[in-house]
This record gives sequence, structure tokens and C-alpha cells, in this order.
Amino acid sequence: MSISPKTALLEEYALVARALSAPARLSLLEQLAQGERGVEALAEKTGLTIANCSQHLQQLRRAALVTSRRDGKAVIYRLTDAKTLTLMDMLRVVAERNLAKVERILRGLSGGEEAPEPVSRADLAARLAEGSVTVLDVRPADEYATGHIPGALNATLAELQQMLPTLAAGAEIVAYCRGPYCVYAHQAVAALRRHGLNARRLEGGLPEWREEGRQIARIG
Amino acid sequence: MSISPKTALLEEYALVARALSAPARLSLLEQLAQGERGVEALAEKTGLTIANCSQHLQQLRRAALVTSRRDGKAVIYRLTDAKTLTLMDMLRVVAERNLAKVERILRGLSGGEEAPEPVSRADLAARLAEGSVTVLDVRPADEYATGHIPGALNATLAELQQMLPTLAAGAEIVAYCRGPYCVYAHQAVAALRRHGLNARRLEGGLPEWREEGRQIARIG
DNA sequence: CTATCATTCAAACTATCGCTTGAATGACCT
DNA sequence: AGGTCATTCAAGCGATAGTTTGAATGATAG
Repeated sequence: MSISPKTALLEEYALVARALSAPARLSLLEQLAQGERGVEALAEKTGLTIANCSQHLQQLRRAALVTSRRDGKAVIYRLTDAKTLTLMDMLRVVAERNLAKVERILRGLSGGEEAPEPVSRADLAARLAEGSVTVLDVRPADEYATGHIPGALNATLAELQQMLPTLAAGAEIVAYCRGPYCVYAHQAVAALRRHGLNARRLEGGLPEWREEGRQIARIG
Repeated sequence: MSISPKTALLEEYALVARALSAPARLSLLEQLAQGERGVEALAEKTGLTIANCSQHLQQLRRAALVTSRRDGKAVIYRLTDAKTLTLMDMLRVVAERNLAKVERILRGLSGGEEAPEPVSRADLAARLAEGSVTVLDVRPADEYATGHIPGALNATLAELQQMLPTLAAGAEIVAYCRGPYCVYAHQAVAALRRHGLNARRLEGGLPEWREEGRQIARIG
């Protein structure tokens, strides 16, 4: 007794949605958007145990959202398709539009104040070309090292506090982090604005920037 | 003990994904994309029992993908936001790209033959203006009655067989149905092409057409 | 060939899902 | 008010998900 093609299709689509239906897996995908990673690195970044991380990765693989290859003893995972980022971003857009709770959390991140509109990537590229902007990469140093927007300063939220006095009051600052799911840039912008600085968030994060074929700088 | 804002956000996004993770709910959303509906109508269209349908609708409501209002004794559901259609379409795109099984099912629908590229909605609009195309609405008559592309003929797959002789061999035919998840248009195009007719699918379906602000015809 | 190390598997537990059945709610109609 | 009808709730079932623990796999290094 075979099921109808229609149901079969819906089941496949549902399979992909199910893969996105656990916070742990969204977190893994966000990490993988930065670049390929081994299981151990992913487990550490996401705070999962190794075994649990491995199982989540295998669910992502069942939905074909990630693929893996062996490198020595390690298994390296990566996103199958960059379109997955678009899908995850749509997920965020729909959640933000519909769920009041998301609005509330985001407002909390900005310290209750109204956050300014984010800067588009095209805008930032233009301003970078004229050198009229300071770019801030608010990710951990190891992720910065793997690749960042050319000219960007790196500072975690903690380091940012010490850095505040060195930032000119008038200059425009644009902060970015891992991508639309990442809260670092929100928090950094809130901190900077509390100190009277002219800071805004970049729309998206490094994966989106890279995906558009824009320039990336590396350390070493 | 409060969880981090980051985890809180991911949980909200995961909640939306979970809402999309059951075939029954995808089917309900596809129906609701056609227009608002009561519980009974939705249950019948999707083949669910009333109670089961009601429960799925409440899960969709928890994720804020649908809202409801009372109309007499009936409760009418509708999509909260048209962006949900984009999200569902991205789900399909990612599934089609990554899952070989989806490819196989779609190929099966086309009778194993290569299906031609779908016609874009802008293209169809242009051809409609010059009258150089026959448009076929392959949905049940009641959905056609609620709204369809101006000038479109209505025929279910069964009725299509009888209609074949009346279609000119040279004319271009464009078939559409409920949207990207709907298989009727695929099947109709396959049937028409087996009879040597020049048929293609419209990209998307009526909801997408309506969403772009294009003209809709109604019966009565 | 053996030891080592990263990853995966297996088993166990609790929690939740999807579906069914039958009762409860709540608004309309006479 | 009482009856009627659409919808929702509640309870129960088997199946599956998420997590932890500990053992098994499989490739590399000596």
C-alpha cells in the first residue's frame, strides 16, 4: 500500500522542518554557517556533550542539511547548501513578525531602548570603500581569525568595555557577529549606544557577507 | 534560573519550525493559503478527522502561524502573515536541492520524463495581456470559484481527459494549482504533454499570484 | 600490530507527538 | 430557556525525540 506522491512530498518537507525544530540543531547550523567544523569543536561551541552533538548532527544529515567528510581521525561537517541560511533567516523573519515573545527578547537585548535599523551589507561595503566607518567583529577570536570583514576590529563583549575610550565619539560604528541568530551584535550596539556612540548593527553576519561574494580577510 | 536570551530566541525559532514539521500541518497551511477556512472545511480538504484537525490548528496557532475568529458557531482560521508562504517555499527549495527522494517523487509525477521549466508569473501576466496563452486551473471547482486567474479554464485531472480533444495542438498551455506544494499542475502538465500538447507549469500557484497583487477573477 | 583518539552506536529514561474516542463548551435558533 | 451544531477539551495509546552513560568502531601513529 503506497502513499500518495503528495503525502510523500509533504513528509520530505516536514523532515527538513523537523531538523530545524530543536534549538540545539539551529545552534549547530549557525556554527556551521561560519565554516566547516569537527564534532568536538561544534560540541564545545554549542555546549553540547560530544555524544549528543553527534546525534544531532546525524539528524541534520538525515535531512541532508549537512554533509561530512573524514579528515584523519576527525569527521568534518559542513552545510550542504547555502540556501539553508536563507531558510533559517525566513524562520527568524516569520518568528519575529508573529511571536510577541521574540520582540520582547530582542528589546531586552537592547536594554529596553529602541534599536536603530540595521545597516545593509551593500551600504557597509560602500562606506568601507570610502573609509568612513569603523567595523567591529563581536565574535570570539578564533572565529575572527578564520575570516572577517577587511579592516574590522575584533572584540568580545567583555573586551569591548576596555575599548570604549579609544572609540571616537562622532565616528560611525557598525557591529556584526555570526549572523541573524547571533545576539552579540545586538548587545554590543546597545553597550556602545549607552556610551553615546553612534553604533548600528550589520544586517546578517559574516556568512551572509561571504555568501554575497564580498571580500574576506584572514589572519596569518 | 533564567535561560540566556540566545537560547530563548532559538527556542522560539524552533517552535515555528516544529509547527511546520508535520505533513498534516503543511497541508493545512497550504489550504489556508487559498483563503480563510472553517475547521470542518479544512478537515475535509486535508482528510483529517475534525478533532485531529482542530488540534493541529491549535499547534499552528501556538506558533502564531494562524489566527482565528468566530463567525456564528464556526471558527474561521487564516494565515497570520503571507511571509509564511515564503518560508514554506524555502522549505521546499531546500528539500528539493538536498533530498534525492524529492527529486525522485517529482520525476514520478511527470511520468519519468523531463518536465520543462515552469513559467514565471510575470511571464504569464505578459502573455495573458497579449492573449497568446491558455491558462488551466487544475483545482477542485469550489476553490476555482473562490478566485482564479482571469480567463483560466477549470478542470480537475479527471475532467482534463475529456477536455483533451478540444485543446489546439499548437497553443501554449499553462497549468497552475494551489501552490508549490500542490501536485495537480505537475500531473496535468505530464498528461497534456503525453498527448503532444505544449504545456508548462506556472511557478507557484494562486496564493503567490494573489500575493503579488495580480488580478483575480471570481465566480458569481 | 597495537595503542590511541575522535566519533558513533546502543541502551535506558523521561517527555512529547500524533491520532482516536467520547465528553464538554459555547454560540446560535426557535 | 432548551435544543442544536461546530469546535474544543481530556484521556489514553503507541511511537518518537532528547539526553545521559558507557561501550564499540575505525583511522592514525608508533
